[in-house]
Amino acid sequence: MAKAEAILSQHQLRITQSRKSVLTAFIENNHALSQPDLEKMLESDCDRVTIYRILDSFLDKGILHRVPDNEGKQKYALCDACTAHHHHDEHLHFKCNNCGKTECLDEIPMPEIQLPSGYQVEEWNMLLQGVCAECSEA
Amino acid sequence: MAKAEAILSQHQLRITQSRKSVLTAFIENNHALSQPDLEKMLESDCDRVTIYRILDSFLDKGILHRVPDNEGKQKYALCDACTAHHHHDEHLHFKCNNCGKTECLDEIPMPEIQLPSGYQVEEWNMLLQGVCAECSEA
DNA sequence: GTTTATGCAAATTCTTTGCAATACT
DNA sequence: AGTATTGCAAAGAATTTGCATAAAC
Repeated sequence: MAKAEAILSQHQLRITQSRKSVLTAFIENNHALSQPDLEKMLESDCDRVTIYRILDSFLDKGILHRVPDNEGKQKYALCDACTAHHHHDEHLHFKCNNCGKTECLDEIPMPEIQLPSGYQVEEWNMLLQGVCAECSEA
Repeated sequence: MAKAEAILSQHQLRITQSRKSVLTAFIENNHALSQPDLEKMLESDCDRVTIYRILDSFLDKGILHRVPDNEGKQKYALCDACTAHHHHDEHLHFKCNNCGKTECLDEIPMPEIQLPSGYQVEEWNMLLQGVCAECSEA
């Protein structure tokens, strides 16, 4: 919780109970979360609409980044190296087809890719799908 | 339209007006489409629900594949090399932050990636974002 | 005390399901 | 004729907006 408060004040955001709850949920889970996920986790802790607004403000400040998904789910994950002005989203996302969780594999370097001329790339996101380490053990 | 009929019969799907319209929309647009996109394009041509069901059956048969998106939009695109049993989704998707269109860059090879042990990868999708060739000209 | 964030109500959009009517082979 | 597909109605999620209240600084 202390970490959550630190992140909030670091980004000039007022420290509220709702924001701390949402941020703590991301800190304690190492996978991407959607608004519906958070709504279930936080239950009566804070209002449905508040969660949407908090997610927006966290995106704005660069605390979170959007995670690509192929099923139309809007997911978010903690940005370690992001700032408000530039998102360093150059990392891999692994989505498990068994448990449904998407995790960020920050430690794996993004491969080099040669695009046709005319394309200006601002963000790279890689979405791998299969069975995650946890699920393939069980 | 002839091409649409060929694809349908090739996949043992009955040739109906609705399916031809949906498939033609994909053939004529070289970018990923969502159900709401199609609903606007086809207007009174066919029912909202029918589009959902057609998209499902096309996914089933491997005519379409799901395209990753980071804004919670469920998008689909034509599969060139896909079959009903195996999706060859190993290609790049480029989403333009200006016009919002996502196109498949089939010709660019997917880079090799080394994952930690325990991860079994079944599908690879790369989502690049920036400004597309068309938008950077204008 | 001022500003910003929250909660509630309500509206809008996206998606799914059931069933009777219709179109395809 | 027989089966698969469609349209309509209706329900259920997900998301957005407006405004008064409450909390943070």
